[in-house]
Amino acid sequence: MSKIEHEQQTAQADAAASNGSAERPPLPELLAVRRAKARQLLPPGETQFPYSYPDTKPIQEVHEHFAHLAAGEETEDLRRVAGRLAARRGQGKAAFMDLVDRSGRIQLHARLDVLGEEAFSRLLQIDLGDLLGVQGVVMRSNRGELSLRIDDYRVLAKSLRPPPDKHHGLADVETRYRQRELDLMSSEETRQVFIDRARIVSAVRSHLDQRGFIEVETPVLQPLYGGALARPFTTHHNALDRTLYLRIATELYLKRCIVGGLERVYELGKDFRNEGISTKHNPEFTMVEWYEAYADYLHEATRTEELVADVARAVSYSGELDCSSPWRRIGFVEAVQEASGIDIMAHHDAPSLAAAIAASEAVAASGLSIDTEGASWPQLADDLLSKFVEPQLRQPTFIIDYPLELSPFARAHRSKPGLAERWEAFAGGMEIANAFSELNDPDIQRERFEAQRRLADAGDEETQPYDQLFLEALEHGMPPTGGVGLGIDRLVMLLTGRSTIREVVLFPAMRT
RNA sequence: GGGCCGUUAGCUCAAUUGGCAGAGCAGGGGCCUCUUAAGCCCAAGGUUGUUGGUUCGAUUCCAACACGGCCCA
Repeated sequence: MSKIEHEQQTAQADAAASNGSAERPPLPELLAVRRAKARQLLPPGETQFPYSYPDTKPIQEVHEHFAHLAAGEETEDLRRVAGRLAARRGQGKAAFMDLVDRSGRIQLHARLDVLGEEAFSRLLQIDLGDLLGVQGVVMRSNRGELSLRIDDYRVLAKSLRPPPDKHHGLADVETRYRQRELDLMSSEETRQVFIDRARIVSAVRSHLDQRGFIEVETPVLQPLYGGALARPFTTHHNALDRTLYLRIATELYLKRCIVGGLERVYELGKDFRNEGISTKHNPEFTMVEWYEAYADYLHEATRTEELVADVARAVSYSGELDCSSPWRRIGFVEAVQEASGIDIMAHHDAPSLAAAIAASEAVAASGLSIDTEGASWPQLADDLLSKFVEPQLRQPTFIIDYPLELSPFARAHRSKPGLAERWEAFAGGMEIANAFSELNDPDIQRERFEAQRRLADAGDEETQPYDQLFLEALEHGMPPTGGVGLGIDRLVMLLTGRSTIREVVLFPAMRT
């Protein structure tokens, strides 16, 4: 066997295993019955998989247009709708059914005297879960339910497998994530989350578009990763015979666009980080980063406040977060001191800070532990913030002016020694955005890369690789620039009230 | 990585101090022309996550593993 054939077979075996296709339990009777019924019930000359069903209206539109109809009132208006059969209530010579499309649910009323013997009995035997197109007159039942009295219908696609429980839907969270199609078809709430997600993404784009930003697309496959402190996924380009990395951020390429004179750019897309999975982390996630020439980090704080408020309006957000400007702003050093009693700038090296942590009554009283063993000063400072401050930040808050050592791409603070012009935004107890006055002095940037290299040599696995092409770009002159990275998944979590990222990612990463 | 919890019919859930595993819905056969978790009658549906162990007997007790959830790292 050639090497390529072997690789292909291995890949196929992996794919089969990861789909679980080899071990799916069959549903022999249920499938066979549905298959047989489908064939039996097909009128002569019809296919159970027609190519189209034109001239339908969204169900919600029918509801809106006939909202005024009184109970028992009938019209002569014909409407066509299409969707999935969700419920059926037989009556012998009449029946009610519920049809669901992306916009809502509507009741269908089938009557023997309208449809005739054959069409009526065929309709009654259509399986729950089948896709159905119907045409009928609009009426409201005596009990007040808007309905279509069917005078014509067509099976649009056969469902061979039974749908989830018509009332309870899918309760097993594992199945909801692994077979999201079943979750979507049975839960209007789930559908709404992903509709809201789309509106959020769309609102972010339009907010930036309206302010003179252009959307750009930079490489996902990168010869060198950078722009964040994270471990990358590694892959291989066969023709070039070289290692490539899936991007962990878009930062460095976007700044090269700024050097090139595009002045206001953004990119909204997937980043990949080869790290743990948690309620706040998926290995691939969506981020928007924007960069703006001639602006600094405080200008970007205001822009971020406005953008988030605008996006919240776009989904009619009515939760507990107050997104209106200005958000609370507190210094990194002050926030840590307030929460832990430790002045990190007064203990500006690892042994001294470790000693201060060990001596802190607030730390001891909190029951939280900080692992000081072998930790660098920046790691300790970051740990203090993420353990003592971050979980308390429910309302939108900017933590501003980070220690310089934590921020290899941010400019030194114009007036506060040892700090960088950087903020992170928090809400709902988690980080949602990160911004700098971007470092544009190539010589200082070179020193920062060299410092990162020293950390890597000392065993730190999350460091910035030395990026010569980026340095050369800076040497051509980058204007003063403000840049922001905003996590879309987390923003969606906040605005849809979900507590785990898996609820806002259609197909989250799962084992096997 | 650690701790705790979970995994039973297609779906939603019961039950077992260790002794033939039960409902509702869905599916099958009937009845029913304003129902909406429709209703009524009948029949069917199970390797109780996997592999071992203890036991006369394990779905139940024990161990390991797999997958998932929550909390911690």
